[in-house]
Amino acid sequence: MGVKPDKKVTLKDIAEALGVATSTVSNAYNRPDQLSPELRERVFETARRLGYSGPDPMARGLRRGRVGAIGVVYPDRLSYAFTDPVAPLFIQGIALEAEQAGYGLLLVGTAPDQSLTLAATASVDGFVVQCFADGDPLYEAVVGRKLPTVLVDNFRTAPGFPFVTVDDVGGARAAAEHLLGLGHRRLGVVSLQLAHDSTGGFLSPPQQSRASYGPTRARLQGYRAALEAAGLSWERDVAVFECPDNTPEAGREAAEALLRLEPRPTAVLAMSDQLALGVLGYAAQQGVAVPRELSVVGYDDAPVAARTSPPLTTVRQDHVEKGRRAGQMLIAHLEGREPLEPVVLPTRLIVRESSGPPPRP
Amino acid sequence: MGVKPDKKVTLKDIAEALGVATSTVSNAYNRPDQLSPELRERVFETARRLGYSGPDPMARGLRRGRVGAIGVVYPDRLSYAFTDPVAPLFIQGIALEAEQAGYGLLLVGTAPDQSLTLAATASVDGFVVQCFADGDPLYEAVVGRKLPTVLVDNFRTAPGFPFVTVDDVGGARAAAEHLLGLGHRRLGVVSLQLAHDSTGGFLSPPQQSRASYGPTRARLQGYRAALEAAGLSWERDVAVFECPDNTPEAGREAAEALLRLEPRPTAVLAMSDQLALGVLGYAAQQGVAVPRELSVVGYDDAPVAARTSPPLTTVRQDHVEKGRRAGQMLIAHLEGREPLEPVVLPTRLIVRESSGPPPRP
DNA sequence: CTATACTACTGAAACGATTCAGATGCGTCC
DNA sequence: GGACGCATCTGAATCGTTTCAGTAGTATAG
Repeated sequence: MGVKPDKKVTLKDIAEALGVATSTVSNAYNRPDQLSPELRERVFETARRLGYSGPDPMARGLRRGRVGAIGVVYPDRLSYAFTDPVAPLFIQGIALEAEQAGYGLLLVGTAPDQSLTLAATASVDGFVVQCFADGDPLYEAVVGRKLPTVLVDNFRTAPGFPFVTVDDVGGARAAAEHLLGLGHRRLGVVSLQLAHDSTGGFLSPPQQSRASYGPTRARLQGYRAALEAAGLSWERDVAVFECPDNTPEAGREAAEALLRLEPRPTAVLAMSDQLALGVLGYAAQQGVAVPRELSVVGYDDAPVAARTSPPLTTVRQDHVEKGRRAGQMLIAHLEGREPLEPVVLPTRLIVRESSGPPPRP
Repeated sequence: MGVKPDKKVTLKDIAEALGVATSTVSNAYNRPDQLSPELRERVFETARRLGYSGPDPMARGLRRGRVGAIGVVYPDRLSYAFTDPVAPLFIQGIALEAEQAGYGLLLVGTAPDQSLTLAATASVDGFVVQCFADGDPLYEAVVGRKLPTVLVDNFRTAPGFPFVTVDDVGGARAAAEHLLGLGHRRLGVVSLQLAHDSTGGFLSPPQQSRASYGPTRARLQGYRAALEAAGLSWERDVAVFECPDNTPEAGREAAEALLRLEPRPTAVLAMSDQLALGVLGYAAQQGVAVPRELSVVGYDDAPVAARTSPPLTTVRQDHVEKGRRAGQMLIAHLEGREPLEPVVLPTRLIVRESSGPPPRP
């Protein structure tokens, strides 16, 4: 017997089939204590027979005011999130908490054109938002939803939002101090984007101060603090090259530009391991020995950092933990529990083999 | 002036504020051609003023019958998806198509306890489903939803579902032929799980035939075909060790078990690069030289495979493409376009340095 | 024997939108 | 001047649930 070209089976259908009220059927699914076990069993049985797979999620969501999903907003095209080795770690952290509490994860990024639509139309109970550049329209779209939201890595936090962030100033500072301690006096910085639409290239200090991405701003600040504490001049002794993407290719181009400088930096501070990877690649290709002729320090301690050649000195941050904390905060909020305190996670310098003393002059 | 402790602003509120019908306000958002531009502008203006951020996604979803999200079902705990280097690539592929078409991605996995709930209550327009073991309750939950669904890597395809799959038989066969061609006559197989609840260990041929995960079954079949074509005996010349997880740790344990065998296999076929990683790790730790004393072949060609030491010989499959195809199929279906043909993607052996001739006896 | 307390179930009002068949007014055309 | 077309806006039905205040009916207590 053919399962009919099913229009759509609803609560009502199975209520009618049993001659009970729809509310009773609803209760069978949501409040077992409101029915006799026998009736409940009969409800499920008819449901199975009619091919009803439980209450419609949207109708239920509408009525209840919650859908059981948390939105993860990635401030760029979503597919880019997976070319980055650390974004998945962050998402994994959120996933750990979400699955624990029975939430699904709705990933939303900026679509090629209709930038804001996605975040505005996502059926979710709350958002975890990665750092935005100031004035990103996505930010408005998300905040406009007035849903519980946790901000991550976003230093200019909107007041009232719980947030999770990382001691990027300290991490960057430690990285720079490490190099300075080894004797380096001329540095190159391979920077992440300062603003959403910037196209990359060398940056003058006034331009740098316009950094609107939180982590970028913080790391620049950390590098600079270390430098000035060591009595060097940020303007004179450091060249900053901004990369338009967080990819090894962009890092490679930055390396090319920095190594052409006269006098040449003896060490490079990269704001991510992805970028550092590109620097190492370019150095290898040009026959520049690392760390003998050039020291390289990354950021993130992505899994790949331990496997580069030479293994990369970098600043570790715990991306999974970052995701977990964000997830915990949001879920606590969603479940109406005591709000969690904002968190600043630590960073730690991991010294491997890509950094060493500068070459003798 | 305080933004009031906003109850919740609805279409109706802004309709009332303007003295027009709610349908008109709705049209302002959905059918610009149904209003005068001036009124439309006034609608948006009042919306802004009252803090209304557009139609409620759930209500809209209920009425329209679509929410603009596609569900990605992972047949295990969601957080595991991100410990695997290839799952994110697959998701990236789906994301590429989804963002293009304006869909969000709802990730659902099995929750620790309430296994099926998530898939049953996910607000999505359709599903992309990774391979299931036969009889996985998640499968019922998904299929029960009667939503457009694309099956991936699932060899026992439910009739009528479009699917994307990979030539795993061919890939596995090529891997085994490669080793046999080098002269190996005694092999170890490090297998992925056969069934959802299996705990691992050595497998007899009858047990192997019970493999219910599609890719596992296909790869075993491919290995075996190569072996028998070369005139060897699957029962006598091959030991199969099943890993309960797809992790390097599990691979390491498999390696330990296989290398204790007498006579010892001269080569190992691992069903994933993750597992192969563990084998390489164990070999290195035990001082077993690869490939001089032991050849290792992986599967997937994960990015890490090129960076192991020695670089891993493996079978490449294009995970991103797999995701893209699945996404395309589902979206075509959702948009009511011509259904796409099922796809079988190719695999290709990538020979690197972890495989070589067997040691002289 | 009446008051109280459960248990098991019902009815109808939300939830917040979309949709579609009109209604209204106005200019045009022959 | 009547028919027609067009642009603009309205009303009411509908999407599939959940929820909440009841209604019986039976059991327990006083």
